[in-house]
Order: sequence, then structure tokens, then C-alpha cells
Amino acid sequence: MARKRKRNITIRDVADKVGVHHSTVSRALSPAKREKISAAVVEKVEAAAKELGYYPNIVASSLKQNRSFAVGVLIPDLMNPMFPPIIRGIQDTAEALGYTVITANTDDEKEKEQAALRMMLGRSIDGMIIATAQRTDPIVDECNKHEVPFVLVNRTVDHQGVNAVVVDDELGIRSVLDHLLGLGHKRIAHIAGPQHSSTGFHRARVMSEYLTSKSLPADIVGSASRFTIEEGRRAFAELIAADAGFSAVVAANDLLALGCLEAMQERGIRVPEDMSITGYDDFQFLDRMNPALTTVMVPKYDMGAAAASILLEMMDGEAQLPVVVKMKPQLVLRDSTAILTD
Amino acid sequence: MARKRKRNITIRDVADKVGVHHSTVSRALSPAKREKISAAVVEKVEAAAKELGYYPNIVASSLKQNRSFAVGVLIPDLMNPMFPPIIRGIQDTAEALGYTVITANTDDEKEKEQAALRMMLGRSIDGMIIATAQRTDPIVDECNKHEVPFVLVNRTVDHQGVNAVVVDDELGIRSVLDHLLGLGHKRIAHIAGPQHSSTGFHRARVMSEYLTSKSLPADIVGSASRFTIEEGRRAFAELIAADAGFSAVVAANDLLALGCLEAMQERGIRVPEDMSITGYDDFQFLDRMNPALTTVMVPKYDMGAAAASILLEMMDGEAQLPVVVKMKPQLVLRDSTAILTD
DNA sequence: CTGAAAGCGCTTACAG
DNA sequence: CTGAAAGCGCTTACAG
Repeated sequence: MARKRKRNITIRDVADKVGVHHSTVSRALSPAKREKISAAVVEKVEAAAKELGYYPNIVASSLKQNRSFAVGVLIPDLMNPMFPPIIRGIQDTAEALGYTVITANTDDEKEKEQAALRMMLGRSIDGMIIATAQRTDPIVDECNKHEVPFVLVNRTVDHQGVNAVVVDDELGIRSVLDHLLGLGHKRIAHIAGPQHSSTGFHRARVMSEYLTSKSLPADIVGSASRFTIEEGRRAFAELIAADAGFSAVVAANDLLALGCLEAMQERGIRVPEDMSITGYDDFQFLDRMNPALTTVMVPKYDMGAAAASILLEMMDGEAQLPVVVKMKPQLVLRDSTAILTD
Repeated sequence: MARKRKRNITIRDVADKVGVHHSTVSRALSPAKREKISAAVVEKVEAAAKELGYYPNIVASSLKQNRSFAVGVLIPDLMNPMFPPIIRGIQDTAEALGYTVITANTDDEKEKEQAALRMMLGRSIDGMIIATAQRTDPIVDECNKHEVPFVLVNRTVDHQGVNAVVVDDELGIRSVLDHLLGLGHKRIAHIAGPQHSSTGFHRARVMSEYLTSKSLPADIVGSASRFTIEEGRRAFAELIAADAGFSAVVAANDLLALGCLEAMQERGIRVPEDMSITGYDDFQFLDRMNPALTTVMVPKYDMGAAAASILLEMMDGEAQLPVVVKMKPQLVLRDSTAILTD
């Protein structure tokens, strides 16, 4: 049997102590309504509340107002180093305005995502930040159907008119390629991420277009079905078995790059002497790895913070127009890329 | 102004559709009470609920029952790689039983911890898992005062009779020292963590006792005031300025070890040729660092899962006795330790 | 097995 | 400026 908790101090207890109606206490304690109450009463109410150790029951308040002062966040997996900074950005921004954030992992499984959404709807969530979107994702329609404001972060959908905070992959990939081309590389492979993810898709497309524009081969591509080390390793092994004629690898994210690195080390391919490799995202501690990975820094914390700001504005009824914020990534040069020698 | 959301489907809508009282719907939809309702009605209610797209309003349910099916988690900082695995262990365990987890960062600041606790109390949280405890921490008394069941994880308090899931530091530190002694090291330094944290305190004490028992110097100790890279670096610099006569360093956790490593590299001290160093916790990707860090693996995910299990049992009224679970750590040998040569 | 009523702790139109 | 009432969507003793 579930335990019963001690009865809490309520607004009525405070009202009794002061000798006013509990609705007066409610008003006196509400920053927005306080001005309608005489200063003397406000003061007495505050004193009584403090003395009794009163704190408001958010659950009751939520039920009455049909909003919860909570926002939900959907991520693939907390243990993926991409997401803690994003969540922290969301938390710091949302909490500063009095909101609580509830995070759920989907493991990129639609059923878990569905369950998480249901749970959040049941909790009368005021808004959602979604880091799990696929390029065509029914969750967008679901949020619309339930009239839950939401903003996508990191990944977006193909469909127009959706609020999203993403990174400028054109800039990111081009800066990587310019770097590699400057080092003399001509045959550059890509380990593409899952194509149902906007990040995987766009990075691959920009790669291909940019290489083609330079009259360089754009078809040395390995495909990862997930953004994981294992998939990076597998995709690299597959690629090099089919075509050994490349001198540099651009991985669609850092985890894939680490997987490639593993596969390279197994094969005695030295990095960067024999082959260069780059990642994308720049998660924590990459600078201390062996070798330190050249990558593209994505402002994860700021993306989370921006997504939260937009969401909060939407919830206030402002910012109706769909907003797409493209954050600037930045190439970070480290030790996994070098001049082509042969 | 806050937006108004569409009215949701309620238990009354379902009741109207079926032609029963809404209390009957409530019972039919409750796994525990369902048996008191005729199978025919249950079936009709379920069909109607499904057709209408009904999902329960957890907020209303929480208010009535004075419990929220939510557990709160207090951590110092999500971006510290120690915590995501702990939280994931908590989430997977709690969510499997229908609980939602709400996580808050305290940044090891008492005011933030206080604010987080208030927020959670306001949300009628059913229990708390606390990863931020100091050795004498008023939060324990506060939880007791408010009759919120809680369990500590990773860090514990000196006070007896509190539920906690910790790691067996005696085992962990001894295994590190046995390893180092086996390599021939005699003068072994310790970079101690903050002594208000049980982990910092116990690891330092075990070190000292064990070295003393082997008639080895136990006073080569640097003090970090926080478990951060910066503090590790500072403490090492301070220590080596005062006493250069040691050949190995045992850091109280991985972040401190990384800070030491930085300070060593700045000074041209080669690891492990000139000096050995070990960490503690074994967070993600340490195996890929330069050099790969020898450390003590702490079962983070399992600790979170165990803490959640205990909490859930407490909330069910079982497991009254204070439970202290000591998880077994495991030495992980990598490339930052080597035989003493001179 | 089912219904009707009360109530969880708030907020907020409506009076005055 | 303040009070009294109604109600948010559930759950649960109490009847029958």
C-alpha cells in the first residue's frame, strides 16, 4: 500500500490565521493579482504563510488552470554526450521563469516516444522540446492536434512552418571540406548518418554538392543506420572493403568518427599520417582523445537555451510565426587531420 | 497571456458515451479496481475510452490522491559525466513502474538545492533520490520533516539510518593501491576530493590507512575543493611545488585525474613513464583518452537503478529498514600506470 | 456490481 | 478591496 503523507499547509490554513477568506490569500500570494489587495493584508498574509511554512500546491494550481508550468523534453538517450548540454540549456532557461522540465528518453523508438508523449499530455505539459524528430515525423501532427506548443531542437522535419533550432550544416560541412581540401585531400569519404534524420541527410547532401562543385568525387559514401560508434565502425569497414582510394573521412557526427577511428586502428591505419578524419558536434573531452579529434563545434547548450526561449514565448502567446534559428557551428582543428602525403 | 488549451476528453465523456456513472469509468480503468466491475462494462468502457482518445489527467489524479507518481532527483550537474548514467538507471527503473522522474541541478549550491526541493514538494513528489548529499546535510532532516521517502546515491551522510546506494571505496582504493604497489611505487600521492563529500572523505581515509598499514608515507596529499578538472590541476600544481618526491598519484575521481594529467603535461612529466596516475568512477570514453586512464569502474547505471528500486519499495511501504547497498567497484587497467623505473 | 456525493487545493468570474 | 461560490478531473468511502 502506498503511504499517506502528512497533510500539507494550505491556503485555508493561512487564511484562518490571518482572518480572511482563502481567495484573498490566493490573490495576495499571486504576483499578478497582488496589486488588487491592500498592502496591509498582503503583508499579513505573507507573514502568516512564512510562519506556517506554506508553499503552494502546484498540482492543484495546475488542475485549475489547465497548465502545469512544466515543459517536456524528448531526447534519444541521456547517455549520448550530445544531449546533457542541450538539456542543461533548456533547464537553466525554463527554470529561471519558474518552469520545471521533464525529460524522457525514446531510444529512437516510436513506441517509447509515444508513451513519453502520452505521459506528458497526461501531466498537462505546457510545451514540448523535441530532439528526436525524424524528417517526416507524425509527432509534429500529434502535438498540433493536442495544441501543445513545441519546438524542435538539433534535428528538424522537412515540412515547413515548424519552430526549430538547428545548426547551419552547410557552413559546418563546408568549413570541414575547405580545411581538408586545403590540406591537399582530393578523395574524401563520407560516413553518412541515418537519412531519416535531418542532420544525417543535410550533412550528406551538402558534402555531395560541395565536392561536386569542386569536380571531386562525391560518391565515396558509407551509410550508418544510427549515430553510434558501432555503426561508424561497421560503415567504415564496409566502405574500405569496397574502395580504399580515399585519404580523408568526414563523419556525420563524433560518435561515427570514433567508430571509424576504432576501425582504422584495428587495420593499422595511422591517423592522421595515413588518413585524416573529422567528426561533428564536438562533445565533451574530444580534445583529450587519442588522437584529439578535429570536429565541428555545435553550440549545444545555446541551442537548448534558444529552444526554451522560443517555447516560452510561444506559451505566452507571442512569437506566433514559425521561427527557425540556425546556429553557427565552428570548425575546431585538432590532431586527426593532416596534410596529404604520398 | 498564457494560451488556453483545448478541453480534454474526461472520464465524464467516456461515462456519457457508455451510459454509466463516471465513477464506474474510473473504476473500470483502474487496474486495481477493475475487478469490482462487470466484465461487460469494463469492455464497453475501454472501447469508448479508446474511441474517444481518452487519456487520464494525471494532475487531477495526483491532487485527489496526494501523490504524483513522480520522483525527484537531485544532482550537482547534468553535464558532469558521472550523472547521466545514474539518471538513466533511475529513469528506466522508475518508468517501468509508471513513475515519471524530474531531475534538477544544484551546482552544489545550497540555495539551488533548496529551490529544487521546494519545487518538488509543491509537485507532491512521491520520493526523492539525492546525489548531492554532503556528509552532514540538512536536506536529510527536511525530507524527514516533510515525510518524503528518499534514498541517497553515490554520496551518503555520516549519520546512520539513512537509505543509500554507494560504492565500496575501501575495495576500490585498495585495489588501486595494490596495483600501484605491485608496480613498485612507494611514494604515492593522493589528490583528495572535497572532504564534505563522503566519497572524497572515505577515499582519502582509506588511502591513508592502507598506506600506513604498509609503512608507506600517507601524507603526500593535495586537496581539491571541488571535483573538477580545474581543481585537480590546481591541487597537483600545489602539491608538486611542495613535494616532488612521489612517483604515482591516486586522484579521488576522474575529473581530478584529468586535471592532474593536464598539469603533468604542462610540466613535461610523461605519463606513465615518469609518473603514474589513476582516476575513479570510469566515466565514458576514458578508454580513448591520451593516455587511456587507469581507473576504478563504479557501476553508475546500476547504482541509479538500485536506488530507484529501493525508493519504489519504500513508497509501497515495504523496505522500512534503512538499507545501505555497497556496490562493488572494479579496477580497470589502462595506460596511465606503469612500473616504477629510476 | 454500480451510483451519487464529497472533496483534494487551488483560481477566478461575479457580486458588492 | 474582499468574500462566497463554483469548478478543474479525478478517487473513494458510503449506500444500496
